[in-house]
Amino acid sequence: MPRRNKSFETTNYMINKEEFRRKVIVSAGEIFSHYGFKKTTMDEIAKDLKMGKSSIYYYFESKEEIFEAVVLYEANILRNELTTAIKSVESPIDKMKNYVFVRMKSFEKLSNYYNAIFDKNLDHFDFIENIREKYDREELAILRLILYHGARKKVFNVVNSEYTAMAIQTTLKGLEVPLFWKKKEVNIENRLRAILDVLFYGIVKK
Amino acid sequence: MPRRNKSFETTNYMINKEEFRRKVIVSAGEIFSHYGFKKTTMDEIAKDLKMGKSSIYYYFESKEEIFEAVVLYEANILRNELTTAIKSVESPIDKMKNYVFVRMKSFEKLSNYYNAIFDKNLDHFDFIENIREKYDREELAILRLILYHGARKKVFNVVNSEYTAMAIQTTLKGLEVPLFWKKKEVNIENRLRAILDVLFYGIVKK
DNA sequence: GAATTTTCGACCGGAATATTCGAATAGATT
DNA sequence: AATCTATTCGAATATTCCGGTCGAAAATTC
Repeated sequence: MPRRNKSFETTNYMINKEEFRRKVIVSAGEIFSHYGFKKTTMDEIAKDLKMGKSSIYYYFESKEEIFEAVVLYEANILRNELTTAIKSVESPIDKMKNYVFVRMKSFEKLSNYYNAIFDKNLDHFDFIENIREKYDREELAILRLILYHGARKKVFNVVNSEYTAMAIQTTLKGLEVPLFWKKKEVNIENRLRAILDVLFYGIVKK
Repeated sequence: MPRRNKSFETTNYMINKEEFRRKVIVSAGEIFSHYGFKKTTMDEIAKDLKMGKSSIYYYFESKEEIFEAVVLYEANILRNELTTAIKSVESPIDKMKNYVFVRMKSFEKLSNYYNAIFDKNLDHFDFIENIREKYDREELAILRLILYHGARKKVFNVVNSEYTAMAIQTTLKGLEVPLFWKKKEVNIENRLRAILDVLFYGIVKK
């Protein structure tokens, strides 16, 4: 029996297809994170999946599309981790602390996401610009929310939450730069603490 | 005045040449250790040295020769660290402990050496087989020496030092395998301790 | 057993990249 | 200064690599 309308039907094939796409994303993500986009070959990804590389093209159009999926995947992980991290505590100060720490700690684990955002060699990907903008906006919203709640609870003293949020975001990005260039150590911890201190000292109502 | 015999004269050039070779080895070693032999390009090495890549060929015949030099370099580091580690203590038990620990700890730092020995993709290098054999023999000699001294001091109870040394060496190699495949964690520490316990329990005179 | 989905090996063309070469420069020697 | 040697470099070459294609085989579903 021929299908009348493909888009309304779901076969077993399609289910497994999504499942397999996820597998590819995970495998590829690990390899990308180690070698970077350019130095990762389709053969390697295929080998990790125990397949011929041509099979992968049945699920993805190109290496680029795989990378895009990986970055999206990691971006979502980051978003989830951040939201749960700020939900897990009550006080605005802790929320802010958690947010900042989780964000910085994720840097190594989600290296594809951050590479996509920072690496100049990856500029030619259109989706990167989109993702960057989108997540910048989201981050700003979260920061503003934290600040807003802090202000409501009389813990923060914020005049303009939007600009304050932007300032914090800028600082966080500044922190990321050395992490991107020198993957190792750069004892971010201490700098983070210092920045948080400064941040709170200027923000917390006395 | 033309030189009569080159091999008897030393010019300033030659000194700097050796110096520069070392620089290349260090730079290349870092890049190799991150990306592996194949994925490291001459351009990258050259860039790290702030030179044109063709200049490197004035000091080394080929990328392969650089890699060989790197591996040799690291192998010597390992040898030195091991010998000083066993010299730094007196008791045979401590010597053995130090030897085993230092050897295992070096795995990450000297990844080129270990890659050369393990990586199947590097099989075609002739020098690897040589180096592997040579250092296996050296290691065996050291282990035998430790065992021998331990026996003299009535601390170890070894019937045949050669075979015992070989057994220990085999164990150590077995420990290396998971390190090679999964670069991270694999908490070797605990396994090491366990192995040392077993080793000493069977070896130490009661 | 027909239709559809999925896998795969062989192949292509262009890009990347190791290596060469000769010329230009810097440094040493007379 | 002039000459010779050592060193650097850019451009060219030759080769390998690698993303992607294609059609056919295998597996799965109907």
